[in-house]
Amino acid sequence: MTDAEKPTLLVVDGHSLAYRAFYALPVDNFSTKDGQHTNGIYGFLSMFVNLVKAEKPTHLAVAFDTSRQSFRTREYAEYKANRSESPAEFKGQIPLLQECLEAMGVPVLKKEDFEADDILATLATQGAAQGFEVLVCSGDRDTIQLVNDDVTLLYPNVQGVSQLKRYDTAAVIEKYGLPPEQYPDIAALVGETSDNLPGVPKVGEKTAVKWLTQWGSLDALLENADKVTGVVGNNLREHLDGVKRNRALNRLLRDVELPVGPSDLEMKPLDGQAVRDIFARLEFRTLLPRVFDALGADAGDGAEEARPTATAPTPALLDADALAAWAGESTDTVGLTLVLAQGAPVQIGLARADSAAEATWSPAVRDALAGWLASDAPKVMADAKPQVKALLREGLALGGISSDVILAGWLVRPSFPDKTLGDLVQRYLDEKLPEADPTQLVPETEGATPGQLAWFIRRVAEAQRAELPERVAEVLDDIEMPTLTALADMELAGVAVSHEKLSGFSAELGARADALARDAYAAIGHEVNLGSPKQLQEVLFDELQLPKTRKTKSGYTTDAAALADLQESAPHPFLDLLLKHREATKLKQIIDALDTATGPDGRIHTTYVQTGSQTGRLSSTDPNLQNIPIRTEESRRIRAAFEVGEGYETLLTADYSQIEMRIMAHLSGDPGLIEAFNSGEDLHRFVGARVFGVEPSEVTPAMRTKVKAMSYGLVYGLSAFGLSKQLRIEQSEAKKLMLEYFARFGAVRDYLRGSVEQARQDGYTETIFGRRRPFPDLTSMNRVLRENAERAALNAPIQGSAADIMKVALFRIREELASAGLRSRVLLQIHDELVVEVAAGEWDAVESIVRARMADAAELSVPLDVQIGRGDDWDEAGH
DNA sequence: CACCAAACGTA
DNA sequence: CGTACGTTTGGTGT
Repeated sequence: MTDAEKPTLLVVDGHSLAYRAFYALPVDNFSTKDGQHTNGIYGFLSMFVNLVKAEKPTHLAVAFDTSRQSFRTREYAEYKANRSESPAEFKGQIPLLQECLEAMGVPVLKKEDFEADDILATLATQGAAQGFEVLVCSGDRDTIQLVNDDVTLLYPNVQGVSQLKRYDTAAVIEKYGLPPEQYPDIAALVGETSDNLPGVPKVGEKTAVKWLTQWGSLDALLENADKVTGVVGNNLREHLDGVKRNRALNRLLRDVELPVGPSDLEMKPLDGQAVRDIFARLEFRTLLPRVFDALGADAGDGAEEARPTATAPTPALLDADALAAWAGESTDTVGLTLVLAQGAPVQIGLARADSAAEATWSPAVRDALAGWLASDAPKVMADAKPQVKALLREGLALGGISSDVILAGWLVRPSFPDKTLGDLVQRYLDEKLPEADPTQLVPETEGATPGQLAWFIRRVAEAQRAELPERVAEVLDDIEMPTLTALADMELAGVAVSHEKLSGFSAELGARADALARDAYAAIGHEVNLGSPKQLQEVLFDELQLPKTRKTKSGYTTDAAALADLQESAPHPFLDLLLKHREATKLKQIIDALDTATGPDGRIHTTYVQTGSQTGRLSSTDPNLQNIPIRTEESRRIRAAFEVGEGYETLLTADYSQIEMRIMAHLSGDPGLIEAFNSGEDLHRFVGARVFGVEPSEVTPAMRTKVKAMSYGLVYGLSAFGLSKQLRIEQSEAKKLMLEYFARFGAVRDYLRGSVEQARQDGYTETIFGRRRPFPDLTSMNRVLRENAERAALNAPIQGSAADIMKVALFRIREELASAGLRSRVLLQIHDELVVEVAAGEWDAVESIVRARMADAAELSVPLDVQIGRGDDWDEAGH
């Protein structure tokens, strides 16, 4: 076998190289937004990718230590005892790095009681014996002993991990003057401070090499130790045992029992989706194409890992009647897709298991298909809401939508919503949806036709169903699908706004902001962009020399809370003007956005993103109508611009009071909390009375504030630290408050603890209705990551159950309004509130429907209390 | 032009 | 060191 034909085995010490990267790269540049440090992972992978690309190994593996403990520490307790515990920020990165490698198809090896280098030694030895050319990459000098004609060491030089030095036999001899197998002898004599292995005093590399050359071997040297002259000779004789111990410990084991051998380590294809997922979590972007490149796959479309795409049937291009007949004779579920342009249908595609049909949209098609579309005949779609709306605009109802594959995909994985059909085809079918390249005028590849899209949708839906846990399927069928239709109605309806009110208020705020800006400039003697935190920092902390505030990534915060604090500790007229200016410009910005978003019909049509949260809540965009200000008197003038529309009589608002605390009472079964809700007493007064041991009538406003913060904080996983900050009280007092609270409402604490523990075991949380949210980080070694996951896991069932309940109420109200023949309609959903536009003469009927359906949307052990308000505008109707 | 951080609005 | 969101702005990097 010639060298050129030899397979190449690359074995890497993951631990030591990641550790070097950890210290070589600045943490600041390598952290995710939720605080996970990634510098070690990034640095390692970057080096690793370069290495693989340059060396093109045919076989490879990365080895890790399992812990600090190994057989060496058992034999010699002092071994590496001087090493400080590696920082938690580093340790937490190791499991994530291993996850990356596994996604990349790289075998990760570790073995209890052995160090990574022993694994390298074993594989290198086996590899060399089996005819491999072996490359060992490690940051530990002891691996020099592995070098021989078949084994080359790649060792990072001092700069970090960007440069690797190649040590073959010749290079080792050149550097140390002795062959590689004698390196451990040198090390034994010199000692290794980093491993806490003291050597012979005054003996350095030079002396060690001289002796070993002179005597030929360490054994010979030790036998003749009495013949060594001088002070160093005495030292050697006094440290014979230490040298022998060092030599024993620095010998790498070449016969560790491993589950795999070199030939099992053949390069495997990477799992493109898994790599994309984990890199997305770690917020690596530039690394992705490099990984795909080095490991021989294409990052762009993941085509390489896709199985050959099954051939879609060639759809029949039918006329209106033929298409209606085709649809009507379908007995099983039909895939359906409408291709839209500017919100109107232009093409329609239908598909069954082995055939597909399509048509260009036309009034004839519309009329011919109206009956089938409205019927209960089961249909599966992808991102149905815009299509439902398009049909509604055409005057068509759409019934029988049994699944929306995008929604179903989100229910399974709410954290990584697969946003397109293409994503789902990849994920569930492991195929590639044919897509035309939009950048090419004449695309090389043809996109799927509507009928073929429908065929893929149908197949994805089938695969999805098979994987959907029963309760999650119920959430899809019984909550999300009915909600989808309700949302389509609400978006189409929109909400009327008064342009006059908005523009008047905007002008007023604009003038005020200008005046405030002028005064602010006067207060500091020059102009500055008040909207630029960077420039503000210069003014506040350099020019005015005000005390530093809380740190941010790029300096010190200038947020409202910090400015208010500054105003107390170091008053300056500029601060107050800045705060007022912020407030005025913020309100103006919101108002102007609303004004711009108003359609020609004088109404704002938001878009509800049904897959917009990880908990089950909706989100609202373009514009977001779920964060319209309410807290200040002035901001309520914005709500006053949301009015009842023409042809309607009044607005009704309905909101759940304290729904999350009620869910907490239900889930925990806490008798005290349940009694609180059944007593009719004000919740916080009741809780305050229990916690402080007084009569409800004796609960002071301060006491009420405290227990209110505590109650709400519980839902979010609040700590004593957070509570003390929120209430501006001592941490000890906050701790005491929590203890008192839990002494009275112990089941709440038990529930919260238990639910996180359950989630840790299951890997996910569950709402009352069975909606799941996965939490892989609950078992993370990384504390920041784990504790973040714990708080989110605490909150998810509560927030999610509330979202479920509101969705149920929403679509039932819509259904009942319709079946009662009422014109009134739901316009907005703001998590625990609905806004309804009520037609003349329908108030009483509507109010009772809304009240009843919200109250009985779920059967809890406490009542669901609903507050109703009425008015000509949203402010008036609110309360 | 694309992306990020900071700030701030809601439940 | 309290959950869940979306939008705007300024600033920076491609």
